[in-house]
Amino acid sequence: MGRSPCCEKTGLKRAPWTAEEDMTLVAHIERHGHSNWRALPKQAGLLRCGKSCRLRWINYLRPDVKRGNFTGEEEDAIIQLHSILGNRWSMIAAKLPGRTDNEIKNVWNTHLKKRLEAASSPSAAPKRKAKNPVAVAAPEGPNSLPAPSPEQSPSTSYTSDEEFQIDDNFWSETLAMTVGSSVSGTESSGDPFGADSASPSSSNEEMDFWVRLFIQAGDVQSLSQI
DNA sequence: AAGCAGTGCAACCGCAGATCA
DNA sequence: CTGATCTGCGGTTGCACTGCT
Repeated sequence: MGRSPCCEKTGLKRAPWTAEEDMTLVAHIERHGHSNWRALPKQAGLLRCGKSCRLRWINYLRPDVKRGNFTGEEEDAIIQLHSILGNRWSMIAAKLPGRTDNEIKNVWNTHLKKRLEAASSPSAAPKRKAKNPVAVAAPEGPNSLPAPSPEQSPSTSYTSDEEFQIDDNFWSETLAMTVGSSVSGTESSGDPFGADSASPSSSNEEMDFWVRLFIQAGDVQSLSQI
């Protein structure tokens, strides 16, 4: 497995994307698709590397990507999913329609992680000087992400009242995936039962972990599968 | 009003798996 | 089968913005 040669750096832009670049990229993808990210910037006439184009498309330009504040439900879901999946942001993002792994990662690192730390040890809570302190203090309250400026968010609008729900079969899927992979021993360090994790190590503890999790989630169907 | 420090987000970097020739 | 290339992912960084002193 050779490492991919880093994209040609000379002459490539690394500044924030402009509206014009966004339009060029969107127009090219709408016309030709994005079967080859590496060749795309050249074909589209962009002075960007393929990775950069891909990231921009996935995180901001895709028509189905949501922009705006995370709801309390979404934040709770992220916390819950992170407790199961660890730092597998792409998998967490797959369960939050319209949200990207990068966005979820940012929210986790900037809000949720600190909030959980503060909750677990209130005395150690850092002094807050947030743009929107309400979001830090109250999980169910308004969210802290500022509404993006128009030129930064050319895609769909989003209201904080929008409902979020995890698929009914999510927990059973996750159980099959995570437990199955932990048996095969092929999981990465993000595995909740990985060697570097504080999660249960024996099968009994593991079972107990899932039982508690499904009870917490109210997922009787998955509970019965254990 | 100005300076400082903390916060949040967009973007980049580098690694690893998947795929292709 | 092997090596090269591409894609996707998670971690990290840079900087604009905000609020406090």
